[in-house]
Amino acid sequence: MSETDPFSAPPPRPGGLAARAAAQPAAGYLAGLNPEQRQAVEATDGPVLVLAGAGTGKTRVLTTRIGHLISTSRAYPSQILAVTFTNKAAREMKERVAHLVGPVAEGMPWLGTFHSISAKLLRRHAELLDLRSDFTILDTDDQIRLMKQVIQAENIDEKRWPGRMLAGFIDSWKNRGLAPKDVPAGEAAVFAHGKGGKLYAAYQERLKALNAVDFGDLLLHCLTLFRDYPDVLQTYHDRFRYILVDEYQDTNTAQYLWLRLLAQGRRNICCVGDDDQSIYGWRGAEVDNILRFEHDFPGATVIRLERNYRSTGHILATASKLIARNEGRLGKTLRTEDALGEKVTITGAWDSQEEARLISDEIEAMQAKGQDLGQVAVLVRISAQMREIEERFVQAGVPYRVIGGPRFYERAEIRDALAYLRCVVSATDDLAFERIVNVPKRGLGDATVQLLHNHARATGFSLMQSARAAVESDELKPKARTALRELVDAFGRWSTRAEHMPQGELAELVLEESGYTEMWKKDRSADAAGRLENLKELVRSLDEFPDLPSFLEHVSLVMDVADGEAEARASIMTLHAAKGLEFDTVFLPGWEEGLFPNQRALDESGRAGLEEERRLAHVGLTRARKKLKLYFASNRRIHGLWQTSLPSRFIDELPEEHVEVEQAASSYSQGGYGASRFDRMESFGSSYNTPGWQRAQENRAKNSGGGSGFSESGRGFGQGGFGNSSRQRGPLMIEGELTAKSSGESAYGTGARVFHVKFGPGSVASVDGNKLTVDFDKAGRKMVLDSFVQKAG
DNA sequence: ATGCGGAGCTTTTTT
DNA sequence: AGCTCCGCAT
Repeated sequence: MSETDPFSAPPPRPGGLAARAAAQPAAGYLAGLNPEQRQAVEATDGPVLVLAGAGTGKTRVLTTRIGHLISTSRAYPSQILAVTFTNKAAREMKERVAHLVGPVAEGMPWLGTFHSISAKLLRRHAELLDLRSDFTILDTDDQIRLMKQVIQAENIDEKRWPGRMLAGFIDSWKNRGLAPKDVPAGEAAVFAHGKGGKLYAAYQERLKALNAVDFGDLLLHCLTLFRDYPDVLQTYHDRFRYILVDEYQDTNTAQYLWLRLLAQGRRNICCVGDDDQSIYGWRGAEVDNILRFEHDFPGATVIRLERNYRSTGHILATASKLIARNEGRLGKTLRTEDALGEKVTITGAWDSQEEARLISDEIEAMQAKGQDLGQVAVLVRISAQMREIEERFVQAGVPYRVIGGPRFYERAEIRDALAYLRCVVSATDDLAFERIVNVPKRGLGDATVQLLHNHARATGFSLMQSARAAVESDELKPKARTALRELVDAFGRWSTRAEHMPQGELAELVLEESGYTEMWKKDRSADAAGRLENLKELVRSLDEFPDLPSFLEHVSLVMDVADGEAEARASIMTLHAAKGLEFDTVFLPGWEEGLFPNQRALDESGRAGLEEERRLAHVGLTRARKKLKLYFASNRRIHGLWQTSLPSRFIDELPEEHVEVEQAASSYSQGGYGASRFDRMESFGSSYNTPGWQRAQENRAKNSGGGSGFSESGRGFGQGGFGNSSRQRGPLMIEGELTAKSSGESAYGTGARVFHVKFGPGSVASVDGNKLTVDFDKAGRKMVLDSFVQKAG
């Protein structure tokens, strides 16, 4: 940045008159923009919709706009609300703004995802929503477990009405901004013979009792907050002078309402999006939000960014032609000043294995020419396509990486480890406690957990507190009692040490002493080593945070671990995961009817589904800068069965003058374009005696046996601090409040006759808080918890 | 309490 | 075909 850089000026004064003195003659940061981009940056006031086609410099506009607002003193960084969908997008935007305006950008506390900003708002105003500000944020797993409990409590057949199905319904209601009371009766009735609404309400009750929210709640509770407390909303109207929204086409109804409430104040809202890249309809995104923008914000300025800076001519023309088939769109015409470049190629393969081989051959050739494989991507419609491609890459020695896949923080071992840490931090985190109470196995099964639950319900204690109480009584069998006591004592110990110990070290201690790492070391399965490696990685990343609670907040929202080095490896990912990325060379396998467009999308959403699939195709095509290669296979194994397939209709929709049909090297079919260009494919279809089929069979036989060479061996786990065996068993000290005095004195006096489910009738010999010593008629003297006895009567 | 085997599913994915 | 979940048997 030069010394004339406007951003290096001292923090601007909002509303300063000088600032309003418009258009400093082309401030440096405006210079590189084309006229539309510049307009999008400078149209600061009032509602603005920027329709930014693929590769038209959307992010640049957004970041420059933020810079512009700051440098012209229209707003302090802290007065700008900038919302994205993913943490990655937020991170990138933060970096780019920082690059533009310098350290001032660190004061952009309101740049983040819908969810993280919502969480921040909720923590501030938790008490208004009947939450404590240290509420936990549940992930999908927790959610479903909770749903199951709710379903069980209602005595509904879990088989017919599974938890994940209810989770789906509730999620979609939340996506639409509907609280239990708002769900239309007809819709609430579709689940479990009319119980849907009731279950939703019950689930929300459970969440409240746990001081927890799920992802949908983050948004939903904000809506409640804004609507029920206008004064609170007003403070945010005052604060947020400007609102910016990225990927507006992906907003769902709840997010739309959230934005609308916040934008009501000053109406300075700028949404950037591309209706042609809306590919998340299936999870509640409403393309309508973008199509309706002008209606919702009368007088809105609409700016189209149509100059593409990414792809060469043939590629862009191909993508444009395809997307033009869609009816529900605002319409943009992308143009480029780039050369035509190479034509887009379409290659038919006999089967998916040949397809994979063609791709790997091509990449090997590129590798041989010294091209950067980091600039190569294979984009598939469904994850299941990845396997064959990976197998082939392994075989051919093509270095690759899979993007997406199971996320680090979603892996079982990581979630277990986190559950331990959550229990250390909070003795009231029941979900976490339940998750690890018997992991590793310590003989604390359903019976024990059930008992703790009963006690917890009766007393209002958490499970951990109940456990503390239970080990002081004779409720449990000696074995279970000892095991539980060890666990409870251990947590007491860890919580104490947590105060003085770096969290990484603490985590190691906890994982070691709990026997958790031991469990995986004993595990003989192939992925055990990887899991230990992951745990090690977790401990490492822990140290990057100031303390344990802030780490836990981070993981519940930012389920995302920075995707390290951009090595020279080809990327394999789904089309969805590819949105927002670009590569010099893009391979698009699997362009077949049924797979892409996906049959299920068609069945479920009809024409809208087809259009979304087409947008997905468009996203795929526009990821490529220079080289774009499409493939389809005539035979593909789906759910283990070989099925013949026809080329995708999308292939027929591509402009002939920009594409080129390649013959697979091994192809035995002749003939080029016919009336339908892929008539030639018929020569494959019917016969199972073709060489290709036989080859396919052979390959299949060959491949089915051998182990894949994936797992790199020698991932030792010994050297680290985790190592060795002997669990030190320090003095078992237990913190105070073992017997919670909060519950007051027991309702039973000495001499009272009581009945216990397990021990039968007896007389109370003495009372100590909520613990009773009872002389049972049959079982003799036992210490029991008062919540487990009834007045004998 | 645990471990095995059968049954049922299986697009896309963020937070 | 392959994975996960559930129920049953040990």
